[in-house]
Amino acid sequence: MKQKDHEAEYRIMEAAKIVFHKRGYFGARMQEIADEAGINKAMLHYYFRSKKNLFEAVFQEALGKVFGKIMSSFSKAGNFEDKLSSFVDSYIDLLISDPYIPAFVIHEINHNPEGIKNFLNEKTQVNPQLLIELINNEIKNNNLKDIDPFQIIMTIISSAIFPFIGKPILSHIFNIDEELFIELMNERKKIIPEIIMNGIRK
Amino acid sequence: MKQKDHEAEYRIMEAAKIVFHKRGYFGARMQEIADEAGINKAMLHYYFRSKKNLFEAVFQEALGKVFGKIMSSFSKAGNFEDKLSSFVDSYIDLLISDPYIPAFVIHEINHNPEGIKNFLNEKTQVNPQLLIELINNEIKNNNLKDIDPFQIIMTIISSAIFPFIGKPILSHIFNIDEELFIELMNERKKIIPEIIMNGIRK
DNA sequence: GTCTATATAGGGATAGAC
DNA sequence: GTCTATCCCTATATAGAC
Repeated sequence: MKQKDHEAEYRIMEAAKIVFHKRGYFGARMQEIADEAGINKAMLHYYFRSKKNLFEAVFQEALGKVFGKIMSSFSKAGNFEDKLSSFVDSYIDLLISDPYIPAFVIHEINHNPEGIKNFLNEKTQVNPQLLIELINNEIKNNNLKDIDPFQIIMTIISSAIFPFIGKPILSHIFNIDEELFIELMNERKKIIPEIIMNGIRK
Repeated sequence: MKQKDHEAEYRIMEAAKIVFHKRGYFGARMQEIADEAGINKAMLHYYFRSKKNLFEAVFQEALGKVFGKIMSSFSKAGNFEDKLSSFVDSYIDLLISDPYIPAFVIHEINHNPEGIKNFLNEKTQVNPQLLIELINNEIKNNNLKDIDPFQIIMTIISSAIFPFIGKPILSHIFNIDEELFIELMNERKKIIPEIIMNGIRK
């Protein structure tokens, strides 16, 4: 009936994102995705051949988002502190708008570690070597303490991403509602670079 | 045949831990747990009535581990830096011996956020108020900068836990094998307190 | 392209012999 | 307590009408 072209496909993808993010691959039900999209279950198989196919479309989009922005901030102009601030700022913005992505990606990768290798090598250019060299240079120039760059990078990434992964637990323990959580994450944009730069500056 | 008492039950629990941690609740198969335990599938239902029951036994043990040690370090004697070091040290040790636990607990809580409330209130005494007051005191005494205690706590916890959650991705990107990973995590015991204390000390 | 009806398999759970 | 055989529901996937 509807000739609206990619409309159905788009709605299926949106619905699939919601359900897969919420339930994971094995917990997700094709019926729930169909309901969420407001269409029939058979349509899912018409547009995407199988559950696995549909999942992979959702998964790769999520992978692209988590890995896409990591390097770009650090290749911008400015000193190390500026780059760090720029990264944390844009990454937390990304996570505020798509808070489910890190937990989703990490869970699925943990359960299929081989699956990631193909994708990461092909599509996403995640080359930590440039970042490591950047930090090593700062150390050589006496701007930063002599700390293993891996440990510095790890601390930055952890501080930005983990609160979103642990959100349900943290919200409960600290009694934080949705609005306050976003406010706190926005504050973290300033606080993470502040703590870490003071922690590693020479 | 075997009258070895709790032997079978113990083996089932060990097998269930492995499989649930690896696959999550919905991904786990009773058959795989039985194989892993080296017994028959029917025995699982004899000892634990259902998959859900078995899962909950595994889940609650994991919850106890992640939340058990959080508060004890911070209520030890010594100044804030000592307490922080003691916490990071014992927590990373815990995660080195049970590296799968954080990802497991977080995933299951994300998929059943209501489930946690009963457990956390009853069994695990996680009261962040004491920790917040401890930090506020240090701020008042001019030992620490005036930073929201939540943000400090968040940075500590994130830095310690996240590397274990993101391990499969990180190992791949940074080309880290099992042995090196443990070495790096052991180094983190010194580096996290160092970076954070320098970052927040007045 | 969209729907209803149905085939098929997989996996949790139980019955019942030993 | 332990095993084999089997029940039965659920969920993916397809057939086929419109």
